Amino acid sequence: MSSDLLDKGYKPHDVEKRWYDFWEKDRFFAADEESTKKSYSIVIPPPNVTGVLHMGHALNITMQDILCRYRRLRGDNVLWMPGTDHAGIATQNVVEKKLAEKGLDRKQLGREKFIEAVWEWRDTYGRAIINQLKRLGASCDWNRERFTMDEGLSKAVRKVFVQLYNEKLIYRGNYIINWCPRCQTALSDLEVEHEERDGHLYHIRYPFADKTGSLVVATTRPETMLGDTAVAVNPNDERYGKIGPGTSLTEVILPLTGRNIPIIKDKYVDMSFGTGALKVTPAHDPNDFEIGVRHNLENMKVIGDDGRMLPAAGKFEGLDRFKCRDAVVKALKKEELLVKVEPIKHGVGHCYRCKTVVEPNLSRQWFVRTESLAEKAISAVKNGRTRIIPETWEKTYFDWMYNIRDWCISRQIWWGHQIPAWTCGNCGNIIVCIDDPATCPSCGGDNLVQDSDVLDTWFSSALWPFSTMGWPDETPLLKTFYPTSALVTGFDILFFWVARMMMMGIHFMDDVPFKDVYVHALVRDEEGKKMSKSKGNVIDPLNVMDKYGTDAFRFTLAAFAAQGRDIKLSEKRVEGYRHFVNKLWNASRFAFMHINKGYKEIKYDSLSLPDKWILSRLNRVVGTVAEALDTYRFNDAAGVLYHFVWHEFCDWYLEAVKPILFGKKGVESQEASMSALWRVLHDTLVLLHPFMPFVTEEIWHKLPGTQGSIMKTLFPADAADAESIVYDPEAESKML
RNA sequence: GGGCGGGUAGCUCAGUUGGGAGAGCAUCGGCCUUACAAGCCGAGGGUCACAGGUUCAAGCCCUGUUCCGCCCA
Repeated sequence: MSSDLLDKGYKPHDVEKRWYDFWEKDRFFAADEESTKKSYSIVIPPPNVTGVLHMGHALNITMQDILCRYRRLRGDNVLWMPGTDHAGIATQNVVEKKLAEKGLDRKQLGREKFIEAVWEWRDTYGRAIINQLKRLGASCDWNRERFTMDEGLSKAVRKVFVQLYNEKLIYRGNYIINWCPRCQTALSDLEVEHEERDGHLYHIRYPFADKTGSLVVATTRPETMLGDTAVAVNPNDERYGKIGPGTSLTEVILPLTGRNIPIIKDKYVDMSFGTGALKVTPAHDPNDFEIGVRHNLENMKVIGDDGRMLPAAGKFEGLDRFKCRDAVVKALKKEELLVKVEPIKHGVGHCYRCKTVVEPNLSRQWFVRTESLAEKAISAVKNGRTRIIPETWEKTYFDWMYNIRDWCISRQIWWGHQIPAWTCGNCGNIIVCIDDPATCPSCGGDNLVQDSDVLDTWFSSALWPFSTMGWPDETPLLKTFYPTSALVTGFDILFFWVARMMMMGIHFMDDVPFKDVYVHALVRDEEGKKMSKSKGNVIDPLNVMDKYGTDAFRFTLAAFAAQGRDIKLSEKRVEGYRHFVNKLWNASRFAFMHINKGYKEIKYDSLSLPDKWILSRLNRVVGTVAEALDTYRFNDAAGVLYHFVWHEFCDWYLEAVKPILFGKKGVESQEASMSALWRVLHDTLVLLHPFMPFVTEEIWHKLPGTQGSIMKTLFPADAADAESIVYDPEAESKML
């Protein structure tokens, strides 16, 4: 009898590396697109190529890996499709920064060279995140790895764009969009983060054109007044009954400009806010833009794309928008037209990539008409073709879908899918087609210029579930694995990504992209805030894995992944679960002292009470774990296993059968207990494998009587001798 | 302003058909018992935010109050 099969303590690092290489080399993660077995598929939420692994990824990947490994043990043909997202603005910013270090900017390089530089960067640094996913144990089918800028995915993007354009679901037009003056691009509504800020509400006097009086408007952005083209009051506002259209006074004088602008009446104006008079700047405010459309107002842009004032701003031309704000205020004061300034807290929009204050700006952009797409995406969830779990997220999904606005998809950057639209230099015809056209179909001219904009990154990720599987070709992969079984994602991209995949999937595949959406929590810091580098509250998953081992880390994440609640993680919690990994290891060492002969069939009648009890408990644990994983209750599954292994198997069972195993109750019961011990340890390893893939594989290989990888075995409930794990309520009650 | 989630042991948090108040870490006491001191045995510690209500019974259901966080406008 010896325990030299296992070292005295579990040392994760070499074990993890060794088994991961083994799995990958022997292609244990590979999906079979021709298999007739039940298929199970997940597409990875593609991490951003600029990213480094953070807690969000760790949780997300761990859950998907648990599901995939679990489904393989249940005999399914599993595809876990991996890949990365080109992250247009983020990546472009990173590469631009690199260039800036060398004193270069992208315009000096030119578009072509710049894109080359980005590809180069991607090939050098963009793979870091993939290797980090592997460290987590992610069992993705790496041979199928995709990138949103790949040739195949780019083809899908073009096909989708062209079809939507032909269906009039994509259009181009002049609208107010969110503009980031630093990134120099349009942003979608979702890409703007609103933050509460201390600001000022400036009350400004606008004299009547006939100089018989004045009215007062209030604004937080006084610089925009230079672009005012009207003043609006509510038609029901008695204070303003004697002015406006149809009266003798229809105009006010716009201060600092000397322009006369009309007084209009619109129900949008909130009579209770400020003085009830609203300055209208159609070119720089979305609501004002709508008013402008209704009243046929002129759109006067005064703020340029670089955040500096345009010539239309008169003497303020060239000033930065915030400097201009000060200058305008000063000038108004001087003319005694500034009535008062009061402090106010208000939401200010920031670019989600660089945190610059965005400027609503009138601009010619491409849009997706979302209404009809959203309708279908709503009904798919209403009728249960796609389930959102936990259910509370359905409401959020519906709310957003019902209030959806058209999606601005053009970005004025270079890194991304260039829009497949060309303008004919001769006749002005717009050509939208999949393959680059040589000549204009209208006039035959060959002076064609492609739109310089690229598409929103989320446009390509919206196609991810089918573009990664080879669409628009009708591939065996699509046939076998679409729609996918589950999508596992954080709620922070429910709108950005999930909602848009739903719209695109249903429209182009005529079927939902996934049957289940499991929305998990965010990993936050102690104050419940997102972890972020700038806040300095980040726990680095790589550090945690170095320190405690991947299995302990994964188990911790699973154990705390309760539905509907964010995880506030601290290292100490991981430490506790490292002890658990070690406990399993040591229990195995002990077991190996007694079961070095390998598997023996269980003779139930010869078993002792503790044997019957632990087998009965195992029987119930198998069922509980399966049910928990089938319903995405990772923490329940982990909790049950933890309690079973530590407090039932180790503390009670092993202690109880020690005398028997040491032969004090005769050979027959000794051998019977050995067979039970083997069975329980064996099945426990399998149950734990989805959570702790490395240590279970390591012990598995040392367990006498096993063959091959633990990945290739079956879940206890599906095993050929599953009936030997007998549920025995009598034994359970006697043990109490 | 609208919506959502949360306030449970010193700390971080579980607790899904309403009937036992729990885990990890921390604390205290006893153990080097031949798998494990990263361990074992045992202990302390909570009017489950507050106030009402439904019920034989409420951490769990209902109403209100309050504090915190998140999302949207």
